[in-house]
Amino acid sequence: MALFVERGYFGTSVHDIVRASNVSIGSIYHHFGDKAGIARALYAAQTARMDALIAGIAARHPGAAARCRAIVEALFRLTEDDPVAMEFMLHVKHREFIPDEKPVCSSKPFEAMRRIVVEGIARGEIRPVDVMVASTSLFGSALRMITARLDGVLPKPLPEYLDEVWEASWRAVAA
Amino acid sequence: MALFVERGYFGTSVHDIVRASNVSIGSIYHHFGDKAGIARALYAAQTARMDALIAGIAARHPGAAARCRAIVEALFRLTEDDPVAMEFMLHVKHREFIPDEKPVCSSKPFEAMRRIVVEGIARGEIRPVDVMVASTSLFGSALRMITARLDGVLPKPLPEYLDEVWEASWRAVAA
DNA sequence: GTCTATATCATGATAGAC
DNA sequence: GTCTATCATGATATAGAC
Repeated sequence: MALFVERGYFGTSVHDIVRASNVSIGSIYHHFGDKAGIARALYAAQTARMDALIAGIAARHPGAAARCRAIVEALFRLTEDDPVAMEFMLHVKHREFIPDEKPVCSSKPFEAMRRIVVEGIARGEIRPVDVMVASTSLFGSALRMITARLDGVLPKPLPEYLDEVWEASWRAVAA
Repeated sequence: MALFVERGYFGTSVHDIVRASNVSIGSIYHHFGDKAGIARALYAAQTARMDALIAGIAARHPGAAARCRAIVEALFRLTEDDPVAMEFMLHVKHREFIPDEKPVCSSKPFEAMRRIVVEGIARGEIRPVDVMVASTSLFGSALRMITARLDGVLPKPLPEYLDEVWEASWRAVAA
């Protein structure tokens, strides 16, 4: 995953992975079938992890505001704790190894986030605007902050910006 | 540019470019030196174009609110008119062909956007929050909407979402 | 299941005629 | 400046011993 993040999918050779993992190329092909299989396995594991994260938050918090804030907080922490995983999810183009596409923002965790927004609108917590507009307004700032942090242009760790980011994001959509 | 966007920098071979452009490989190397030179030339032209766009808007509009709204509108129109150029700017990793990095969000057009935000804070138009937080709050939603549109998951053209997106974004930071 | 050795082909880049 | 032909390398993937 680190190699794919650092150098891209096509920029990483299977021999690079052999060197980095101390596993022979024969074993790798035995287990993953082809190069794309390696990336697919990583992607599946990562979306499952994110999905569990979101589902757990939805179960523990009532209401859209608390849930969305907890999601932003979790994403901020995850970025600091495992930046490679975060970058793999957000910035590696998985069209390169999953030919039948379907973009990240249509993956299960992102769908779960939108469901929370839909419920928030239905309950009158969130202003009745287009679901995508509400979702990007709630999470767009946080995702951009994450990108900035991964690019090394944010001086402080993300959690220190959490209160300001969340207050602004919530103002954008609060009913 | 279309090839780099479609298949990535490493996923595009110089021979692919030869086929798509009907120019010989000799001429290409004569003009651009190496493969990275082709991508660098595209990137330079594109940042210059974006920079001129932002500068023109800053010159024509007074105040942060009018300027930022005009920027979002211009980005939405540009995405519809030239999606390849927009995707090249936003989603192609130029670390792959510019080794000494410096991320997109540190490029001239993005810096110009942040300057507008700083002035807006100074004039009391925008709440006094961290500059990055204010910038991502103002433009993060729009950029996410652009990404969604480029990914083919938005049913309507971006300009139809402009009013809703802008109202939410401005609420987030308005003093 | 893991390994080494190898086959096959595409890639970035160059040479040199015109 | 443009072109064709070619090189050297490194890529994905396989074969087959253990």
